Amino acid sequence: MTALDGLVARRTTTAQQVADGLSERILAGAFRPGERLRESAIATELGIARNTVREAVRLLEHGGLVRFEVNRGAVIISPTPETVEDLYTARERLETAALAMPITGDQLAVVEEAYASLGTATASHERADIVAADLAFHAAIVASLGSSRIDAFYAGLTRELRFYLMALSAYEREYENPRKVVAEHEPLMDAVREGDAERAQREVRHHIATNAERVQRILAARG
Amino acid sequence: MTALDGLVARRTTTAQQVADGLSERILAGAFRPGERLRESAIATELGIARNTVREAVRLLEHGGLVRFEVNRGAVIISPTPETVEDLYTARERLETAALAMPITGDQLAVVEEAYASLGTATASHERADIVAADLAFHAAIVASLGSSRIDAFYAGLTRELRFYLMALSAYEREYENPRKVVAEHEPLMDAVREGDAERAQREVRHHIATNAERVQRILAARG
DNA sequence: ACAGTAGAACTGTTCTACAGTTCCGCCTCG
DNA sequence: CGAGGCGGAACTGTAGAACAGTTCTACTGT
Repeated sequence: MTALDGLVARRTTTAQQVADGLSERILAGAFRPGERLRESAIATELGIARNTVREAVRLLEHGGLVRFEVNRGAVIISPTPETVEDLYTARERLETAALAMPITGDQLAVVEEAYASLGTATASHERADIVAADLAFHAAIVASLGSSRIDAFYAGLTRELRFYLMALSAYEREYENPRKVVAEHEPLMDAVREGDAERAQREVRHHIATNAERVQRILAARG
Repeated sequence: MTALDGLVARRTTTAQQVADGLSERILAGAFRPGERLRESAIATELGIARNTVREAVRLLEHGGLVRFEVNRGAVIISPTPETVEDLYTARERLETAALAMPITGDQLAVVEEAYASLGTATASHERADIVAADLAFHAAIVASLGSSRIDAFYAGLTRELRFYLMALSAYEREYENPRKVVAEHEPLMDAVREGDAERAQREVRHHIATNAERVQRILAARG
């Protein structure tokens, strides 16, 4: 509230900014899975050196949206059955662990809020928002483990999965009926609310298994 | 075999090799926590371009042993009370999750093997080996979750913790009595063997809490 | 003991260059 | 018409030099 209000020293590098920008664009669907990120093209387009782009892309790799192949550079990740299975298995383990004990008040409030957001997101009929809210709800559950490291890890899984879901959603009829998305989460939310750990675990397992299968099906039917 | 025995196409970049080498050296204690990695020094010493070193260091960052500070470059990670607590909390959650159900035969065999290795490592009286075997035992437990993603994540935690433990072990009397290391793991191993999930969880919680406290104490008494 | 300062040491970034790979379209040979 | 095979274009991986802006260090004066 002083005269320095809103003043921030730009404590970030060009490479980092470029990485952030690219990350955003990738998640927004500007690149297709498997597509290559060409350094020189990006460099000239943004008016920066190729070196810097290369560093940015290396940072991107850290974010998980891109992987490096020797002599091919950065390639947008692309879902395979194995990857998807891995992703869902990890989620299942983490969420089950988070629901092993009844959730405490504070944490329950967080989960409730995420659940509410899922409701408003589905009402908007915006696929991107729905997917994000869906995953955020699950992240809220994982957050009840109380480990920032695990949260960060889960966030990484989430980013990756979100990208796949958005990329695959062209072939997807599911989110055309958004009300179903809320309905799918309802039994789980109920169990969590009631503090019935065992039921919550059953529900989350079932929910995740169902979704994993659906994604696998979509993937198999041409990704 | 054939005339091509042992021939391997060099499917890796210079930067990657440098990163691997540095990683190894860091874990071996060639750098102290908080120390800076100077690009030009490394470049001239290895006879490669600074660009390449910079990329290597960016890869290192991914491995978690180094973090970047603007205008200071790569800095070796250094334990703080918060970091250590985070690390142990994450471990506690994952290992507890892994022990929620009795471990199946195959997985038990893996854990048993790791436990045996811990025994031989302690016999060697090599601090580095003991620490590695200790952490590998716990990784074996986590592996029973059956998620390669979680394993990779846990491996990252492990690397970081291993570095801290080695760096702090100068002030540490614990590993001077290696027999105690095995003894500390025995109740847990017993519970796992007997398939008593609840007891195993109690044991692992206690074990981890004890170790967390010890490390915190050492850290507080000048790290 | 302490703040201030000049110069050395580094990082972040750009540009240019080039060898080695991969990509892509065309051509030839079945 | 399909499967290789070939050659040039397009890129990546790496090097090296340069420079502005930051951080570090050691000295200076108070």
